[in-house]
Amino acid sequence: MANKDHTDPARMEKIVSLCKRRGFIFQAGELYGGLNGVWDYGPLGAELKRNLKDFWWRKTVQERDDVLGMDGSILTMEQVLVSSGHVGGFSDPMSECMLSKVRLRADQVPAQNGRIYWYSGADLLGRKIDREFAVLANFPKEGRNQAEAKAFRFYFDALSPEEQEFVKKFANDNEGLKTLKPIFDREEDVVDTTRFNPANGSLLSEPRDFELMFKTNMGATGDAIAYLRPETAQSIFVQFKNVLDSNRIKLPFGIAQIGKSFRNEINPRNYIFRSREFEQMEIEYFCHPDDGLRLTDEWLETRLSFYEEIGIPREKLHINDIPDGERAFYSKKTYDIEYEFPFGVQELEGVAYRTDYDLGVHQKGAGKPLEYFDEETKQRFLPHVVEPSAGCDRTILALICEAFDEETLTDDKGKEDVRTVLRFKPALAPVKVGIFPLLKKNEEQVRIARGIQKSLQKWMTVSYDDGGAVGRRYRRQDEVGTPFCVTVDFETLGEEKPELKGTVTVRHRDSMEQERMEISALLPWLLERVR
RNA sequence: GCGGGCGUAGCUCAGUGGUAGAGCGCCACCUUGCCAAGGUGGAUGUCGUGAGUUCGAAUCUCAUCGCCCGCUCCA
Repeated sequence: MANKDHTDPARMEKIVSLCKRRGFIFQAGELYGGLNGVWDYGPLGAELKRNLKDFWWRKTVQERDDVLGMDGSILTMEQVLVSSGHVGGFSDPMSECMLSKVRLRADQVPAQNGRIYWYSGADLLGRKIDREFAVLANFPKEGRNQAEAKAFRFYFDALSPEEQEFVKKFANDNEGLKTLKPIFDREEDVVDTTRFNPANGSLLSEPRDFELMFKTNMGATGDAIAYLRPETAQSIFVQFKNVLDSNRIKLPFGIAQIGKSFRNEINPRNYIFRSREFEQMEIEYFCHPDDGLRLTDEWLETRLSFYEEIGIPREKLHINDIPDGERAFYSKKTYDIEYEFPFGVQELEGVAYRTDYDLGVHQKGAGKPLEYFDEETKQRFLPHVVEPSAGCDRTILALICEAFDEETLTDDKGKEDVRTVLRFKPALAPVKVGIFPLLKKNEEQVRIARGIQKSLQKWMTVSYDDGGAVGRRYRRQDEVGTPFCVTVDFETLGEEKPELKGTVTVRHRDSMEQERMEISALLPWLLERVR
């Protein structure tokens, strides 16, 4: 049952389990204990992902006149990311408040004056807790008591739950005993210190750099540094001029790219939803400044229809119109497209109007003009850009979550049975058709089934299975979302009803219904349904 | 990164200091004329990893890795 807040952890657990059991998704390096925030796609996951990327490419590049594809490098020059603002701007040293655990940007802590009370540790009934702590008080006369109370809290928080219970018991007994005593070390007056949290006077931890990009070395000596790209977008901006010059294309037009990006996320969470290595499907759509806002709305609609086409219904999507003040400073309009995952409503894609920020910074950074000259209006200007940027792995997860279904069936005897089925759209399904001989001991059935496998394999992913009863094989295919199964049976051989010779049973995943079909009609029938 | 919870077979889990288990799944054979049938047999684990305590550790201690939840972060 889903909670009010749209979360359903039990459902999510079943999905994760199925994904591993049937080979959709594995944790990277699992054999060695696992690598945090990195995932591998198994055989079926790889098929599903390829289908999604192919479908996106077809809809975005192949079926449009105004979008061209490219495939940029992952290794990225430092200068590119300096211009874009990724280097420098987004690796601020952070300090953490030792009392409240709040994290502050070290360079934004205001300078303060006052008296510092240093504690070298604490005494828990003779046992020494050896951790330094300090409190800054702005009123030296009263400061020591306040400081001591805060120090007490700091050391209390550091205790194990059992020790905390123990200390609490004594405190409540009102015996005047302090079982936990901060050990006062020294006091000093300071001017302009930035090592203390202005909110509570607590000592801050040493500033730490939070490196949000992956850096690597290049060249024989390794002196040159490069970064793994944090987004696919930058290579598009950097190659904008080359694409424009090498293709006879006019504004407005877009450049699309699918590829890996890397962010050293502080805290990867929610299965493959937020990972450190992930794949993006991005479009940078360049246009005249006057058209930016209108095109942003148009792209939002285009993208929403895309999700509908791949099987994510509109009512499960939420559009978040990011208000003024919460958008990136360069963006004039941003929509987040969010999906109701079992762990909450989370972003699938952002459609952002980025103005001319990106081309602007690269034009300045590289010192080369990136302006566009419009022959008709004789205008020269820096194009604006609308960026629909989708997370490929997130969409995969949404597809699986949306497809996952547990259907309760009741047989003739009234016995209940749960059928697990992934209701993928056929175009996305990792396997399009399962092919079975009714009985694997029947050589003729096996021969024909193998022949069907061979003829269909050129066109689509198929799965041949002769293990166990046919009903079990149907259910195995249901569980990985195969939309159709073909069974070669005794009618195929024309044993009792000669008029059925050369026909097979086609079984539908969603309805479990069956129909008979000529073997020769299979390929066109399937091709019509699996694209 | 912080706090809490957890880690035993492919999956779900039982096992609180004394010979590692169950259900499901998987493999083989038999059986099987259309929706997880049945029978027989079988494989699978350094009990996340590494140290320590102990005569003896899945079990106790420490460290480490990973997962989940809450903060935090998310260009």
